[in-house]
Amino acid sequence: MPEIRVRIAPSPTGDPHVGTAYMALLNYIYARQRAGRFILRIEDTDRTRFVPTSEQMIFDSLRWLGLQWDEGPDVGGPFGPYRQSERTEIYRKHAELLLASGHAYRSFETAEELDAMRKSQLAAKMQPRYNGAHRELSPEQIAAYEAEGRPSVVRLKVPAEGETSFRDELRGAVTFTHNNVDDQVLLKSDGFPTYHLANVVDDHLMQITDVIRAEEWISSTPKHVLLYRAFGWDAPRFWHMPLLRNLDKSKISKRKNPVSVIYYRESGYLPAALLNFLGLMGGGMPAGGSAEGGDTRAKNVEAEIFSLAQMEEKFDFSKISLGGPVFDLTKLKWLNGEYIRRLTPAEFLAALRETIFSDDYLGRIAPLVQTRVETLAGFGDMTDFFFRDDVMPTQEVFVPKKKTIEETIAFAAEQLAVLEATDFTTEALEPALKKLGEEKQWSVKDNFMLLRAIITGSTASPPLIESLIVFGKARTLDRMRRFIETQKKLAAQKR
RNA sequence: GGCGAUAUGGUGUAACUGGUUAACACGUCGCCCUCUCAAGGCGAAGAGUUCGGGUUCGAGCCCCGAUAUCGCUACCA
Repeated sequence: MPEIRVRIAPSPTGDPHVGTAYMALLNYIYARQRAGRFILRIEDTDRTRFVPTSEQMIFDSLRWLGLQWDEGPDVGGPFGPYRQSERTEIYRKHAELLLASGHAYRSFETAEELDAMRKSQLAAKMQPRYNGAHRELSPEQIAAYEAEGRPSVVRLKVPAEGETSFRDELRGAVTFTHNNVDDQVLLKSDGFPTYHLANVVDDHLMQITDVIRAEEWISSTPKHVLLYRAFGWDAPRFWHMPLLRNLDKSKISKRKNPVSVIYYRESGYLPAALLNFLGLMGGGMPAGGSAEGGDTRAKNVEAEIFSLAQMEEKFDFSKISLGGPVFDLTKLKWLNGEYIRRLTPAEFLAALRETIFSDDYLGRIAPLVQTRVETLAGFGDMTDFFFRDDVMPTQEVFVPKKKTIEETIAFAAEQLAVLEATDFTTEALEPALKKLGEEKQWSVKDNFMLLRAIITGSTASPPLIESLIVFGKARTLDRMRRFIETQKKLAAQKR
């Protein structure tokens, strides 16, 4: 039996996602249960969505949760580099291999041409697929295109006939007919691989035995299986885990739920509680039924509460339930409360001092109010919003005099978009917000006051931009989103 | 639209894998405790297992069909 090796492969495109934490937990447990290795690989092949600070945040978040990897970009390992942007030469060579063996081909269409093709197919009610125009280009035609200096991509040559099946360890055989599998781009015109190529090549080279990933990958798995075959490699086992959902059952999204692990850390969730909650998602742990040997509530509650070590001991992958579990913040909060109550007073104090009352946090807040308070206790009056789970201003507070409620909510959404796209620094934030105000004809005063009301719940606060920076991007964005969603709902109810 | 996956109270899960009135937790409601609010204790409502057929003495568990939901359908992952 070869050593079990699993991996998570997050993309550094933003804040670390709870879905990534969920997959990390599952992979971690799987590895620990089998004396295997848990690998972290950074999939940074999409240059357009790359966020430089993201990678470090992924490291920090996973470590905060206690899910340490055995191999990865920052800890090394025998199969590095573990950052895909540092492996482009490997992918290029493998693409050449496929080209040479006839399993792939060069395709010279531009993005615009492909886009036009897709649109006309859609208009004709056809399936939007690559039409295979360059599947059988002659060497002369290829040379001609190259002479033109036309960029190309490498595509997978999916057999026209037949079907591809694979075994999903949780669901059994899954089959796709080839006419439903597109000639996937493997190597982009910028020389970077797509997920599909990089993923298969790396999983093979890194000797991954079990691919435990989210369900959204099921429909691209046939492409991966075809790639393994084209290379003459054995495919790993595939485990597709259910997708975390919003309360309305749609795939979990930031609009409807806080999804940044940073948010949970900065809002004062305990890592053990978040982990425990994630472990509850999708079954796997023997919770749910009544506890053995007793039926008091206290006893039954115990079954819902378990540590990472207990998960390693008891988590059963064959028991995973396949329905997409709703990430229910209400239950997470209850669970977190359970964990807080179990702390000794000294531990509770320590937890406070390490998080929302850390010297670092207080030290950044204090200068914002020093000139504004007359007593030390005034600090509390001035800064309460930094320490609160949520605030919600009333309409009288947040709607400017000459604006309607609808206009105000719409503008808040614009502010949110700007905040999302902007670095949280004074130099970046202030001009970005002012620019938005000018474009939308909102005075600086109304503009900033609205934001102030949303974040602080009040019309009086320490300086706004500086406060936002200290409060943090993750919590700021979430507070904005919660505000917008809540106000939209209220407005809809009134109608 | 096409393809795939999934389906147990509002939510997360249980149900010895065909065998008594479908269980536990969260949430909700009520009562107790209490200066308040939590916590805690006690209790209640809430699903007949998406729907329709079948197989069987017996089905949430098996079969067939339908429906709904979710995912994929990018030179994103």
